[in-house]
Amino acid sequence: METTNDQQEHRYDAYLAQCPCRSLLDVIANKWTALIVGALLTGEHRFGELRRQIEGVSQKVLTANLRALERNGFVTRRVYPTSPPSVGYALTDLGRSLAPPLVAVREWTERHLDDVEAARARYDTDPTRSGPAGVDRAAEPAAAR
Amino acid sequence: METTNDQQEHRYDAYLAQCPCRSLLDVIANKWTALIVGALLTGEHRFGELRRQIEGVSQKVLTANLRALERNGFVTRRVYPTSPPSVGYALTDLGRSLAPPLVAVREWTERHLDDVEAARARYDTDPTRSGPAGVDRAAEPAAAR
DNA sequence: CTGTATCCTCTGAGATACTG
DNA sequence: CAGTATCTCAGAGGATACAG
Repeated sequence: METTNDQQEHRYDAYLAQCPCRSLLDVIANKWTALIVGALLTGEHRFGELRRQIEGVSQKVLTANLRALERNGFVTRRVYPTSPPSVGYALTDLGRSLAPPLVAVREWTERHLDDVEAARARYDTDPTRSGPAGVDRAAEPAAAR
Repeated sequence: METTNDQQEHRYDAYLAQCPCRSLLDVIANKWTALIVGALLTGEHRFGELRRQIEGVSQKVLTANLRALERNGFVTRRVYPTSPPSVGYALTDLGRSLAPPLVAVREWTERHLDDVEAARARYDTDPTRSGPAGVDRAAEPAAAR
């Protein structure tokens, strides 16, 4: 099925509603995906290690996301028949190729948080605006969600 | 320059549950954010243009995401007092700095969709697995809505 | 044309409890 | 330890109608 086409990168277009890469983008452009893939960059990790490293993630969410990453071919899941059963997760080649963009997004967040918070303060202080701003995933801290 | 041993880019850490950049990551690691910011890379666009370019986005979702982007300082919103009122959205400097990582993620998706679909087929065909795989945002197409 | 306001549905995600 | 199974809730997101 492989077409030896040089223009391979433009066979799909995420701006088209019916393009299957639209749903894939939804999987990848995800907070947990970015954190998990970034964590696995240092090598294979066990479930508990990931759970501890990615603070605040519930085991259910971590399991579900790891399963999805496994299904999409980003991570491998190895079960070791040790006395207390242990499971190791590691990036595949595909997952490793996905990591740099995701890490870049995460690092951008860490680096520009101050700028964003300043912008938010400016926006929220502006008297011409009153009501909340629609999709405000981070409007008010209001405790850890 | 800085004599502090703290590296500025590591003042925040998305792996800490209470770090405010965690919620910011949730805003940025988002399908619509990636598409909108990517679309605005070519310059200022009107609301309708974005709505048309980003196929399948409802006006409510587009409005909400643009508002959030505006609040976080990524885009500007200019209202032109034309006969039929028109509004132009454009990236700020901050938004422009965010664009490359997001575009990289989107392009990765378009480029590696074949690999991912092959992995999914492999996973779903594997007889040792039966049930669905947790967070399967793209398990079955089930018709494009 | 560019929104705003409802209604409604779906699901991501937390909390908790239980199993191999 | 590494899950799976429920229950529950908040919020993203679609459809529709209406307004400046």
